[in-house]
Amino acid sequence: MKKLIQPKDESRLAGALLVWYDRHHRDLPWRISPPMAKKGVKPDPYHIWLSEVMLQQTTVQAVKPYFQKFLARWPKVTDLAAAPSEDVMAAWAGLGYYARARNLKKCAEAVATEHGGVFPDSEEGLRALPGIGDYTAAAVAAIAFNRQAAVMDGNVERVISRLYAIADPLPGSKPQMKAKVAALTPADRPGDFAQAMMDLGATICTPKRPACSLCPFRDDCLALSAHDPELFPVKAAKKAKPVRLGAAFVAVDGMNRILLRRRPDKGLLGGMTEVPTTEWTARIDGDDTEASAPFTAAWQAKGVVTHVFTHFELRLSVFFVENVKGFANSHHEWWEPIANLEEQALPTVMKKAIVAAIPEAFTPAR
DNA sequence: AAACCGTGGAT
DNA sequence: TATCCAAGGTT
Repeated sequence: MKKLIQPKDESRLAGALLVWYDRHHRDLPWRISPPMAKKGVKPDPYHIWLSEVMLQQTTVQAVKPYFQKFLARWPKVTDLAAAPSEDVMAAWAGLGYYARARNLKKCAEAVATEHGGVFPDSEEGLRALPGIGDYTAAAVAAIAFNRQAAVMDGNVERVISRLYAIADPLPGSKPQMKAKVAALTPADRPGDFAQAMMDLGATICTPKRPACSLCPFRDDCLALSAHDPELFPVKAAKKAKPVRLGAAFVAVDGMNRILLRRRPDKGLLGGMTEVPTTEWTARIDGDDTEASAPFTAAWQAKGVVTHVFTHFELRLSVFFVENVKGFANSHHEWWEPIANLEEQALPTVMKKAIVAAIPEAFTPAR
């Protein structure tokens, strides 16, 4: 009986990919490369988990220095569990998506107190921890514990959508693609298979101008045989970013200290440090002027800082005043020596605002 | 389930 | 300059 659809030889595809990976894998600080694995070196689940959380929606290049810094400061997950939250937030500052840092801390505490300092070795056990979703649970299970878990991230979505020429748009086509990944994932070396799929997506099956001639799947790829891999994956259209306006107030007292405060734990930049600001709204009125300053002073306009967040663009009017008399407002506010700014949990947008008012704020003192 | 949640590099 | 998007998760 003739089949209407010719199924691919899944084991042959996985084998071809692993051969490619043995030769062309990337060397990464958190990775046990195939030659080391052959010598019996095992991945450290703490390292794999830490890297996976940092890599969520974040480039390898951006993660590398943060990964090294965290590992040097907190060598074991129990060290991270015992660390003050403020230290963790400050160390994460600049990486973005700060809920990840809050959940990282919660997860480390859960592993330390509920699992005896040892990560669960199953996808289900990992999935129950804070900050670990479908992707990360599968990735840690496969990479750290050699579990046959179907790992699907943005890279894998691109590879699979092209290999099978999936015309349905993301994110609706995710279950369909996950089933394809599960069918492809081998019992032998599932961790390397997952990393190989992601390396392939990152280096060969790229969003633009993929290097199809170098791809181990070149003879099986339906998108390539249809002559346009760049058409995949199909995605739903995204919405335009609205603009929000606000003002930020950089106040310095007579002792070279700057007025800072802590943002609420939830929401945008949750738990991070900021200079006093107004609300950020779409309104064009007096809210972006010195009239809405935290206290009356000779505020000087220092221009407008633009910063693009995930779902809106912010235009912050920056105001500056110096030699003000220091005062205690609430327990959410404090005066911090400018020399200590580097150690604060300041998100990038706040560093921009401070630099607009004090250009040398982050230059090391001579 | 759609909205929310950062940042910087590549094109 | 504008757009995309990178090892996604939570609510």
